[in-house]
Amino acid sequence: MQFEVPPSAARISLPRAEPTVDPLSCFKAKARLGEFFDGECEEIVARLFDGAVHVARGEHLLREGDECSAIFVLCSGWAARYVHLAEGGRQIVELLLPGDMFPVHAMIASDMDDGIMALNSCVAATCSPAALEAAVLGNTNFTRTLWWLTRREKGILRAWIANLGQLNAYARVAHLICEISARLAQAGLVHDGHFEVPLTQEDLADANGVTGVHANRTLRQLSRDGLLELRHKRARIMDEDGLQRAAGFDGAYLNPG
Amino acid sequence: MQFEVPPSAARISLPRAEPTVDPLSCFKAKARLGEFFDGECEEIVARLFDGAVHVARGEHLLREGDECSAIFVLCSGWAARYVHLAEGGRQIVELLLPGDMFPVHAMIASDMDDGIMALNSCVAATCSPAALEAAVLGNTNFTRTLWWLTRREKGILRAWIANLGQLNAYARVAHLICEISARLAQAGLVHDGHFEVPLTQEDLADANGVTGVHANRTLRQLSRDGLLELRHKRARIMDEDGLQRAAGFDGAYLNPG
DNA sequence: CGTTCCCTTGACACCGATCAACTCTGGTGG
DNA sequence: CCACCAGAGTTGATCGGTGTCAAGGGAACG
Repeated sequence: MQFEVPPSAARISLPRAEPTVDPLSCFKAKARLGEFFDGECEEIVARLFDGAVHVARGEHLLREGDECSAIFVLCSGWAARYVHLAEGGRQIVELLLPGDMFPVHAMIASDMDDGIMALNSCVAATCSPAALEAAVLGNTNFTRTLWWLTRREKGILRAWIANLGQLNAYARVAHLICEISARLAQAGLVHDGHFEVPLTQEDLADANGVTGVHANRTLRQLSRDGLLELRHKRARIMDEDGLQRAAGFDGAYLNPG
Repeated sequence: MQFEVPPSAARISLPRAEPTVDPLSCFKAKARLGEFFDGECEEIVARLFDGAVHVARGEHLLREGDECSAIFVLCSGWAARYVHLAEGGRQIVELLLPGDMFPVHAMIASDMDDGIMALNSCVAATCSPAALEAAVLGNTNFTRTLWWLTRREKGILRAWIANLGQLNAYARVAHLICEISARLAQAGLVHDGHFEVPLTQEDLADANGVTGVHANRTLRQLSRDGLLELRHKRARIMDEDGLQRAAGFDGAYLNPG
């Protein structure tokens, strides 16, 4: 598998203490949390994802309505699945972090109902939908792994619904940061309590259903309260307990049993 | 398959013009919208779901934390997957209508991360997780059908996120009614533009992330605007075009290609 | 060194929460 | 059949959280 990682992307998103060699290592780290991802599955994934793409911030990996001809695994960088509303609002409905595979359902149906856009410079491994389906149908534990990952994703979607419906802006932002931190940790991307957050405040706002202005005020308040520092695209959680309490965060949904 | 449908549930939720004989007919109607649900799949489902339960309004089908020992298909009645927040709020994260199968992921992992409660008198067919998994692994088109249904569910979850994040209460309520109407139509439960909505205004509020009081005001406004009548647990859409416009509704996500 | 995003802050308006009645409906028991 | 009662629906008054508009400052990049 020939695989160019542009130096800029590697610098931004890969852990710096011990640079990752295997571009799929984040995916494997997450998949291993389920109990079905064995050595055979690792080989399958490594064999399947033999392509690679590089996408700059603001560019689409997939556009709404696209015939979707590839399935991706993010190796570095972040992306967002979003929908545009008639009145001009944008809602981020899913945050895609290193190690995430999408859109898995292209296996059986290729239309994209919403777009996926790079939030910073991304590198993604690719495979064809048909190849993935064949692999799934051919290996029971790989099937179970994908079901497990799907279940996890649905848990994340439901948690977002609960947040948007019940929490105020302060708690919503806090909750999203808690989730990001936990997910990055599962992918092995948190070091010394610091991690990269390549989101603009506008991105953060669009994920939480608030305006950019209010996202800013909320972040300042979180900082004044000694819970969280988020500057220059790097985050540091000052008081993990306090932040989780403010958010009502319980990470169980990120590692379902 | 011996199968008692209590008369009360049948009266409330089954179409009255032509009472449904097959308790799984709603499920089959939905599953056939995907392109993989063939005659063999129908037989598999009929064979698998050989149990039945009856649950009264307010009772749980599954409790948060339950070891989940059965998978359900709602034959009549509605249920809701919800989460309780620390401060006492309740958010409905998924509305389960006749024909819906849940929790599919009990196939591979049996812990429930949130509860499922009957919204009115429900009848559900049941099968064991192990039996469902065996059937999935044994039939390719059945596998694809479940993936298709899962994709549809994720589309519904994402649409809820977009609504909660970007729309005001008026549009949110309108959107949920549009979605309910479309889903019931797919299950064959809309007759002459009328359909049963066994939700209290409080239920509707908890699904839309507003208070009961405000859900009431919104419904009155929708009625004054000539878009929707919702009284005595029955809904009638007066102006479908107007309602969809107010909601920014596009039903494509309910029948993904 | 200039341009372009992005971040930051203030003033004001409005949507929806909250609190507090009151009414209507359906079900239960006398 | 009627009386009662609990739950659900309805409405008004007030308050707070967020949106909106506007302006200026700072950081990144060519």
